Amino acid sequence: MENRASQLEQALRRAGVRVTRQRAALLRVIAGSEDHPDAAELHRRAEAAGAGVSLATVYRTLTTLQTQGVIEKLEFQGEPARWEAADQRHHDHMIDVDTGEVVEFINDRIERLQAEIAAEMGYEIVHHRLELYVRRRGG
Amino acid sequence: MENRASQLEQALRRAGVRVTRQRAALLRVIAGSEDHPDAAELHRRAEAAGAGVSLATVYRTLTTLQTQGVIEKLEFQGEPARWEAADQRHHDHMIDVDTGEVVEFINDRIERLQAEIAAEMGYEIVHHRLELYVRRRGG
DNA sequence: CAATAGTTGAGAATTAGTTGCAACTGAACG
DNA sequence: CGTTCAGTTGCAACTAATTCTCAACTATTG
Repeated sequence: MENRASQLEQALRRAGVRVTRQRAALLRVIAGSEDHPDAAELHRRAEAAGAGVSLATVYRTLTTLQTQGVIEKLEFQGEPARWEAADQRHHDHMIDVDTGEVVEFINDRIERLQAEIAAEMGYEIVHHRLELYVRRRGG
Repeated sequence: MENRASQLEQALRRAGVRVTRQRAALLRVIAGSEDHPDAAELHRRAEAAGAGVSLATVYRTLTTLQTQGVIEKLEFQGEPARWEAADQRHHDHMIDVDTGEVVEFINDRIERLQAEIAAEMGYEIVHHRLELYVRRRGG
């Protein structure tokens, strides 16, 4: 965690982005989060970790980190945006409608099909969003 | 259009939902719309048609009609929610990132794959969202 | 037509996120 | 190391989209 966060700090510095106390703190919080927290939750965690960071700065920093490609924004239906570290392979999301839990999955056949469909209609995909809102079977 | 709107009025009445002047007006506007307007745009169109309908009522009515299964809500990234008549087959959406244009498409293989993926992980799909953000090829 | 439960309009409230601005502070420079 | 200054921060005010409150209506049922 600590490690990953400092790697990212270096990357930011190289990109000419200042690594402030607040940004470093948020990088640590994000690198240490396995789930998909929203801005308010990240703010809470940063505060809990003793970082003095305002909510406005959390929002600004998230945008900055997204621009730098360090994190990705998830906008599920009707809830505040959530964020995840971007250091993984591309994947899609499955949201348990009963618990709110988010599960990630990858499927190359779906990826390929999407590209085919777009191509057939004369388009190329810039990005996509696939979300399965699901419920556990045989509860 | 007129026709479709009155069919829907009947359906609402049968479901125990009052058909007020405002709801009837919105049904007509929606039945007559081929695109994917948001609440503000529907309000504008209703006003243009001479219906006195407040924006609050537009929002309330949209929720009501969605509950009745008459319309569907589309939430694309970062823009206000849009709405479409639900009288069609299920389909997904392709959004041209340059023009904002929305194209609908259907693909059974993708639908089946989604169900398989969910099943493999012990879930069943309640609903899903697939959006391809695309750009015209060879501009 | 009266009764009444559901609906409406107007505006206040809420939610999620953004912005203006004065006070700060990384990082480069000397 | 201390200075410099463009980039960053906190706070409070703002915005956009949507929801809520409540008194005044109005479709439907009897």
